[in-house]
Amino acid sequence: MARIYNLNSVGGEGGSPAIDFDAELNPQQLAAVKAPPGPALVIAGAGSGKTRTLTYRVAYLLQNGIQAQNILLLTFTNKAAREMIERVAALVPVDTSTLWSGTFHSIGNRILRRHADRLGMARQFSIMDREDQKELMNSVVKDSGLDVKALKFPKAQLLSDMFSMARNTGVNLRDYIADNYSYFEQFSDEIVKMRDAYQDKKLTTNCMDFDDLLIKTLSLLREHDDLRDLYQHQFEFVLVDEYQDTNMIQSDMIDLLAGKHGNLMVVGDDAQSIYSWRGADFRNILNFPEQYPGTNVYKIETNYRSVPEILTLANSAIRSNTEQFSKELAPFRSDQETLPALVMLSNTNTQAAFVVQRIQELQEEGVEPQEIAVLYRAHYQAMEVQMELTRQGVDFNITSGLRFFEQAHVKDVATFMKFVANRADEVAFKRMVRMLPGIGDKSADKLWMQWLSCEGSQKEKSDGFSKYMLDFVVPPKGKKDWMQLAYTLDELIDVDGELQPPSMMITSIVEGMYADYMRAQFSNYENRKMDIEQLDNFSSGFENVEEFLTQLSLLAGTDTDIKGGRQKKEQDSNVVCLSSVHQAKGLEWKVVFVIWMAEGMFPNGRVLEEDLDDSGLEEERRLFYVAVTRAMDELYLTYPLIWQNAHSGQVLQQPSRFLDEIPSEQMEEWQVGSGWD
DNA sequence: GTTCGTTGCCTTTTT
DNA sequence: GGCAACGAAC
Repeated sequence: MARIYNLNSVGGEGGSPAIDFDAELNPQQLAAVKAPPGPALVIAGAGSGKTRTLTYRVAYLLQNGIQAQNILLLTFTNKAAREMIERVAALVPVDTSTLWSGTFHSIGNRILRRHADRLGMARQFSIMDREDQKELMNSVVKDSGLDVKALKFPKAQLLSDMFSMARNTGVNLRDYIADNYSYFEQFSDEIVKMRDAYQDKKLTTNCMDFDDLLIKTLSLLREHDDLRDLYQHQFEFVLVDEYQDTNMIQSDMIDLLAGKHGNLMVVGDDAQSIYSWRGADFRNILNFPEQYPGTNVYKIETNYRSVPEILTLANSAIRSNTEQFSKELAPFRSDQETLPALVMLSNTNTQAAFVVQRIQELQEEGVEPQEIAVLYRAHYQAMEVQMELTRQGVDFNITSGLRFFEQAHVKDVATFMKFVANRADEVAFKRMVRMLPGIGDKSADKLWMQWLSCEGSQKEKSDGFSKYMLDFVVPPKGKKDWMQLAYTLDELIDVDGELQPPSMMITSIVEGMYADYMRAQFSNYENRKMDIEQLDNFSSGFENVEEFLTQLSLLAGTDTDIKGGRQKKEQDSNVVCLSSVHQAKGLEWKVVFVIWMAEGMFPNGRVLEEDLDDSGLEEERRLFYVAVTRAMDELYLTYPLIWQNAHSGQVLQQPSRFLDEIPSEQMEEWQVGSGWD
């Protein structure tokens, strides 16, 4: 170990005020915060101050003379990283901006952009989201000439999911197909060919998908000794949040980055592992002590969040799971008079009516709106509650399935910028030209071919677009708009061929083309226009387009991330929250409603169908555990008896098996009278 | 030959 | 509300 690390001298030097760790942390947290160098595993139950522990750990390191740039803090969302750093900055008077923190993907991106030359890639690679990936995959399948319809060949989305899962778990693609998609095994050869073609196409179009950001970082560091030394030397302390949700690639990345100093602290809760469907393996956390001999294990089993009644229920909820560190959370708070409520409603509308009426009553009792959340397994289950809230005039904030950036109009505007920044971006080009009238799939293909065969498409070119594009053969109906497009693109670069700053680009795009398109295309033109203005605001913080586009793709992307003007943020934070359980991870509210507690909904029916070893069921159970442990004071579990389904009519619902697993004396059954109908 | 609106079917979770 | 398949219109 290169650095002298003094465990006992805390702060005080150079006039910086000391943090009184002993007063601000409980003994369990304190032990973890003051952990000696070397590997450390912090098993922290729900509501036990995981974030607090990590935050103080970073502050502690900084106070002990560790330089900010020598600390790497890995999280699963940008929001988590940001909030932690803000709190650290409030604790220690040290410049925290040089600290390396963020999601695995953003750290990977940062390293890759620095050394893109080593990969033989242009630095301006585009980052593809799920939709872009699917588009690219579609064009790969089409190029292959395979008669996919006749063969019943897997669809583009499924192909990308298969490739991603195989990569993230380190499994050979053929084996993966055999094990999980035996009915596609006959296509193994074609699927492998498709995978290779997809990889090639990403190279020629200068694009990376999310997985590439991790995998290419890993191979970059594995293949280049000097770079590996550089980062391994730099990161004296590596801290990882939500370690139970890491997959193989991510844990490899951690192992490599912490490889020299070995000062690796991982924090997590095996009972809250809910991402196995994207390759996360909670055995990473179970096996950590074996993988790192000499690991100090810290268990934080006191729950500071919830009242004992809720905690008792949570402990019951998770008890049926077999694979976990045994741990029983002990409450810190004292008993209340009330039990969590179990509420059966006659149908989905009465369920919504109940939730909303109860929310209104709570507000009358003095509960602030932002202290209330409605959680559900899948986004579509929020629909009735959403409508009822609107009817009753209750403001709410919803973490929708679509993030801000994924909304069509926001992506449309960004597409112009993507193409100008990366002239090889086929997906961006085609999306862009398809906005023009009379141009569909076929014409977009032809135009792309023309673009490829003209000089303007060469990567290093930086001259205007119209000088090439005006000569293209274009369907008559789109002729006028095509010219307009060419001139608009010209405006996105200056006389020297340099890219304009993002904000100027957005103005040119909207004024040149997109405002007209939006007006013709969307009924809610005004709303969308405002979104674009928000995008413009957000972009003004960036000087170069590449940085701006990267942030857009990598942002966790809840509305507040981008619509982050101060006013908007305050407004948003003062309303009821609707969220999927996944997106609620790490958050807490005084009052939580978990709706749709019906068999087939939660646990999800599709998971159960293909669940041979109960691992799927166990993950659903952990998800339920995450849901109930979000609540501090009051918890409502509701389910509708009848689901009015648009297609199959009225479907009778069974209460979720998770409800059966909770002893009845731990809940109070509410009888909701006919007044609700 | 291509675009584009209509109809019918089904709805997991996300960096 | 999204996606694929179908068929009318250009």
